[in-house]
Parts: sequence; C-alpha cells; structure tokens
Amino acid sequence: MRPDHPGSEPFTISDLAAEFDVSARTIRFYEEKGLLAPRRTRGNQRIYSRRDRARLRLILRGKRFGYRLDEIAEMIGFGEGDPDEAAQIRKSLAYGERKLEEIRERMRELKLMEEDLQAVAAKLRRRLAQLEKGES
Amino acid sequence: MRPDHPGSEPFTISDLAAEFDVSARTIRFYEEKGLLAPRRTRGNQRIYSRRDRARLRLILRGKRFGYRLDEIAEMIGFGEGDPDEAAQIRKSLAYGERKLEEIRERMRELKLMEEDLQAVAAKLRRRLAQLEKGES
DNA sequence: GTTAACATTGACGTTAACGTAAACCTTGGG
DNA sequence: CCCAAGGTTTACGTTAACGTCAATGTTAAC
Repeated sequence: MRPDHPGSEPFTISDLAAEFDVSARTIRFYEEKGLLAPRRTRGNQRIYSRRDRARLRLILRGKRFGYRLDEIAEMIGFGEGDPDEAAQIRKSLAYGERKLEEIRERMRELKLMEEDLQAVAAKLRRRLAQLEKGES
Repeated sequence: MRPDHPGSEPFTISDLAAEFDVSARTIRFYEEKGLLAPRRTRGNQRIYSRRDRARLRLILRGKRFGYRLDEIAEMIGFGEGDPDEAAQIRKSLAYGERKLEEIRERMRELKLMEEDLQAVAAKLRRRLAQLEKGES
C-alpha cells in the first residue's frame, strides 16, 4: 500500500498535524484563510502533497517570527497568481525584495537581543562570583 | 525646564508612545501585565526613566519575534527578583541560557526563510528573462 | 461488510492584546 | 486663576487564531 519510502509522498491531515505539532483544526483554519489548497479524495478528505507540506512549514516558520496569517498569505502568494505578465512578475519581485530586507532587519535585531541577554547574564555571573567569595 | 540634552532623561507616556510608535494604552497594558513599573508624580502620572525606556524597547523587540507577553515577562524578569541567593542566580542563568539557545535557533530559521524566499525570487527572475526573450 | 479510527463541516467558545469611550484629575503656559 | 492639553482608571468592545463540541460521512483493517 505504502510506497517504498515510508512516510513519503501524500499525507493526511493528521500526518502533518503530528509532524509539525499543530492541531488538525489549525491546518484546516489555514486553508479557510487561503494559505493552503490541498486536493481531495472522492470522499472529500484532504490529501497533502510534498509541496503542500513545504508550504505549511513556511507558514509555521513565518508565525514563529510574529507574522500574521494575512501577511504570510501575501509572502507565500508572491510566487503565484497568474504570472502570465511580466509586469506582474516585476511587482512580485519588488514585494519579495521588501520582505527580504525586512528579514535581514530582523536578523540584525535578533543579534541585538542576543547581546542584551548576554549582557544580563554576564552581570549575573559577576554577582555570583562575588557571592562565592563570601561577600554580601 | 528641560535639561541640557533635549529629549533626554524622564519621559512621559506619550513621549514613549511617539518614539516607539505604539499607543499609550499599549504601554499601560504592559504595566498591567507586570512588564513595566514606572514611578509616579504626586498627581499619579507615570514617569519613565531611561531604564524603563530600555525595558519597553526589549518588550517590543520580543513581540516582533512572536513572543507572547507572559514569555517576555519571564525573559526580562530573569535578571531581577531578589537575587539575594546564589541559587536564585544560578536558576536565572540557566533560564537565560535556554533563551539564548532559542534565539540562536531562530536565527538559523530566519536564514532558512531567507533562502526559501530567494529561491522563489530566482525562479521568478528566470521566468522573467524568458518572457523578455519573447517566449510565452 | 461491519466497525473503529479518522475526516468534514458548521457553530459557538476562548484567549491574548489591545481599541475605544466615559468621567474625572493634573499640569503648565498666559 | 483658568483652561487646554494631556493623563488616569474603569469598563466594555474587537480581532486574530485557534479550541471544542456535535452531527455526519469516509477509510481501512479484519
């Protein structure tokens, strides 16, 4: 029944739910919002391809960085939607460039945050060293 | 009235609201949640020190990465709270280490996200080049 | 072919993070 | 002293992102 590579190819909704540790409801909700569009069986059950799975991974990744679902919808939608015209593609590229710049800015901020926390940790360690020398 | 350096030292709530582009309500809300604790005037109005301001910046930074307020409360609280005992400090340090590891993980993920988006952009550019050569 | 396990579509509930409005108090300039 | 601009609390409203039933349909193993 299963192909040679177990756990490969098409996935059910609970496969993905388990893999990414989210509820099935969550995945259906993303579909309601237009972020996913899996095919269906004759019986109307959802079937997820590897592409769908990759998309879900991107969605969850975006979420972890505080992007809202509608923002994510734009981000992942920026590679589709009737790319019949060059103008459309150029617009998509411009949008992508903005998003990339935003992401680089976030990386810089993360670095700052790391430094902030490390500064606090250093302070604590100095204080701890004092205490261990018997000081109050 | 103002000290030598304009825009320095103590801040009003609207000062900070303007500087960080959030509403005063938001700042008061953070206080309700125990994330801030500014001093007050005799008339009960809030006065924010530079330290308070730095704290707010950290809070907003955390938010931009999808941390919830209660998580942020723990993170910024990890350097205070009766550090009279060495054990307490050691616990705080351990907590800080976990958070730092989490942050480094996020940086790795951001890099992946950047690569994903760049892959899509590259695809679009190839398609665009084809179109400009007159192909359908 | 019959169940047990899993899916589907509503519909309503919930929580976090504020927005908004009312009624009142403080502060600083003229 | 007065008042406009800004601040305070209290309380209720709102939105995003799901959680949680319930009623019903579909699959897969036996």
